[in-house]
Amino acid sequence: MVKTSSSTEKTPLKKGAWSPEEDRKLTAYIKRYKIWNWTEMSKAAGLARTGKSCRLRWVNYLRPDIKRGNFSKEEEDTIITLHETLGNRWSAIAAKLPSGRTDNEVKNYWHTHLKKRLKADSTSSTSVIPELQEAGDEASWKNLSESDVLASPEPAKSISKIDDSKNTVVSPQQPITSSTGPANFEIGKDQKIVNEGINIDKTSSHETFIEELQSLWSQQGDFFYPPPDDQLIGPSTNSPIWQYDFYKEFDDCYDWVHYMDKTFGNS
DNA sequence: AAATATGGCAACCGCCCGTTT
DNA sequence: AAAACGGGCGGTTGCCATATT
Repeated sequence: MVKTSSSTEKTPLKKGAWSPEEDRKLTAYIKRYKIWNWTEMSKAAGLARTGKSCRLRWVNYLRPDIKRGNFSKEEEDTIITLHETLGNRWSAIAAKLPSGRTDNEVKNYWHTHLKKRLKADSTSSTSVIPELQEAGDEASWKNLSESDVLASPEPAKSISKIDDSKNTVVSPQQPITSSTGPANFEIGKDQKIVNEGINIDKTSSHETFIEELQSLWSQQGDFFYPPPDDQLIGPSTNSPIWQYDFYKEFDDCYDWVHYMDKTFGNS
């Protein structure tokens, strides 16, 4: 059972089936800190897994918005139709399904059911009775106790800092740079966060800082909040900037506030 | 009842691509 | 410019449950 000892020497990375404890750790970590870097998250959450393994587990199984249960006749037909035009592009097919299936599930379902159905197409007029479709792990996401979430370890200090040399804030949740943050967001050498002519003094009081930051990040002109997927969309790129639900209520952002407290010395 | 075959699916692997250093 | 890195994708494997012999 010797594994590669190429670069890192620490605990050997685990493979294979996920234990309930690992699931709980990953879910709790993501619930508290969101997704920012799979490799670092894995370490920070205390998981002896590769980032890829964590991502796979989350995307295909733990995510609260995935759907499980039997495929409906409509879903089957849609998959077959899409497969005619898209081929084995399972992620593209899954994305076009309204039901929230993962590409892995679509792929598995194709190989185990639909290939056969296509073969026996002429004779088969059997319809699959749609079962009640339940969200994948939504229950365990919602029911995760506060203590479980809070038990998720604190982020490493090394990733909770301002990197002045690179002009970025590196938060426990997600690196924020001039490209990922609001337009023209940057940390100036003059100890200010600058955005569209609005300066926030890093040395201002805690309350003032938070208020200004909140005001800055809620400007409708800079970006907006589309309801569908809880993501903050930039006006120019039309691509997600960061997850909206982390910022929509500062009550939820005690980690961020705590980080700001430590960073700016307002406690 | 035990042994073997088959099916279903979670998870891994290799490759690729875009971004960063 | 190129190496390194992170993440996404599709093919495939391997484990476990069920069916069949």
